[in-house]
Amino acid sequence: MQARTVLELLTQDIVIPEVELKGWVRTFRANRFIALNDGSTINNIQCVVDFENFDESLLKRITTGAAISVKGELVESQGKGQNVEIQVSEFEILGDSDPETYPIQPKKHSFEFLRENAHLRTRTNTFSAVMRLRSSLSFAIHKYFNENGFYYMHAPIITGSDAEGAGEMFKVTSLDSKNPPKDDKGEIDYSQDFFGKETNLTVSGQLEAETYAMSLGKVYTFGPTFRAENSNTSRHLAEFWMIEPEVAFLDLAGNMDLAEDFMKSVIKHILEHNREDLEFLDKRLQDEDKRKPQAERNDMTLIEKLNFVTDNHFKRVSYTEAIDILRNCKPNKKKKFKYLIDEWGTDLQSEHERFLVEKHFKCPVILFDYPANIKAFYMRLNDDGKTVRAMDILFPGIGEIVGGAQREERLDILKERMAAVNIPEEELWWYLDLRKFGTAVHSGFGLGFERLVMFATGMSNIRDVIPFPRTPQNADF
RNA sequence: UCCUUCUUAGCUCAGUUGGUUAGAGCAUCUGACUGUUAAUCAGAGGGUCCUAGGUUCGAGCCCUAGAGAAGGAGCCA
Repeated sequence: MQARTVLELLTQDIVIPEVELKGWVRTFRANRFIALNDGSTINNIQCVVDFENFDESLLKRITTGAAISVKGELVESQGKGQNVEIQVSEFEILGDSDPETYPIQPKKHSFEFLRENAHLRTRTNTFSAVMRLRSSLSFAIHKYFNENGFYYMHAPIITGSDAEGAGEMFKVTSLDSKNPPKDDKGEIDYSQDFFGKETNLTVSGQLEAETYAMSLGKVYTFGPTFRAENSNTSRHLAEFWMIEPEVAFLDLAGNMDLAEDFMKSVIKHILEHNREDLEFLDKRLQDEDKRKPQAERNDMTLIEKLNFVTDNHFKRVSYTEAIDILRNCKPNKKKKFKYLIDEWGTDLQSEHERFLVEKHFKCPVILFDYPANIKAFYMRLNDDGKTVRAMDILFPGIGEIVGGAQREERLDILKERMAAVNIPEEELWWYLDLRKFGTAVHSGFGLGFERLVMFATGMSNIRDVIPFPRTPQNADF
């Protein structure tokens, strides 16, 4: 007899005379019914003990959170609410859980409280569902790229270049912080540091990925990235995971097609493979909505939102067109926007992005050809001299989820743009080499993995979609 | 970093105008019950009111400072 999982047993429709199962007790009702969960599925299996047959002191140890092993017969359930149950013939307490001190009680807990108990929070329905979805999305991403001829490239986590310009970086050093070596000018002498220079944790693997795209053709990174920004919001982490495909000989239009196909594919994957977890989260959100005033409720349920992405063509709109639409829209004319759209060249705020997606086009939107001065130096300058071939994908509810661009492949223009933002050429000599030797049109995009998990699970705080969130003033666990 | 709000039992929260012994629900414990669905019924225990000062005859409540949290903004992914 081999041990089974709850998932396997619940999908059985025949009686099995002898099964063994291990898991953690969720509840123990009426001294008879154990709701047992082993993480394999959102659902618990009901284990029925005839308490007359067991020692009372042993039954008392079946408490919420305890690890137990049960043996018995899988039978059709006599009660409603489940098809099958285990009629227990013997059980063993593997690990006790003191109910006086076990933090996860059979009751509703706030997400803030569970965040402080992040080591135990995946024993709840919501967090186990979220983390199974996170795993599934991660697999779907690798699957998509693998099936489409991409190579998985590992960008370095410690980086020697600080010119990526994507935000504050964490320093990496092995120098004695109390007594670092100083140079002639009295400044810290990093030539004596571990790497012989200043190093940081990466903020993006994109520039390194470009080097691999210019040899392997189609590559992607999927790894941790770090930002030392002091941003305290529900959408930012100091450590997060990013997906960055990069493709040689691909222009902006092809890049947009790739991003759309990719997003649809990974969301389709979870709709097909994680139905029960999604339905649980969907119901949770609907229950939450019922307690809110009408105006704050969601227009779409979670699963409707996911279908909305897979079923709709992503509308492509240039920045210039978007500005025209926004300038003439009702909320702008009636001054309902916090930031009014006045002239060409200003960056869009999340309220504008949400208006375009949710009110105007009513489908996912790809904005492209942004003003050069609000975008990064490596983006391909258009012939008009004032816009770059950048694109952002906007989703309902969360706004920007993907940001990408065709990269500047012309050496002279790239140098000009680096000079304009004061990036020394020596810093990125290897990046410039790509334009000296066999340069070619190429494109890519970046996707914050946790933002995708938020969208896919309907969770509203990014700290609740990563196992152990790192945020300012918090690096517990 | 800025703005707003919050910090009271294990958890979620009440706590009136500053006034006697700080309350409820859930959880826990004890007992009853035993085909329940986060079971039900009865009872019990459980408090450094975030911290440090201050005002006052008297502070959970008012004032000052600090710490932490949440939401929003900016930045972004």
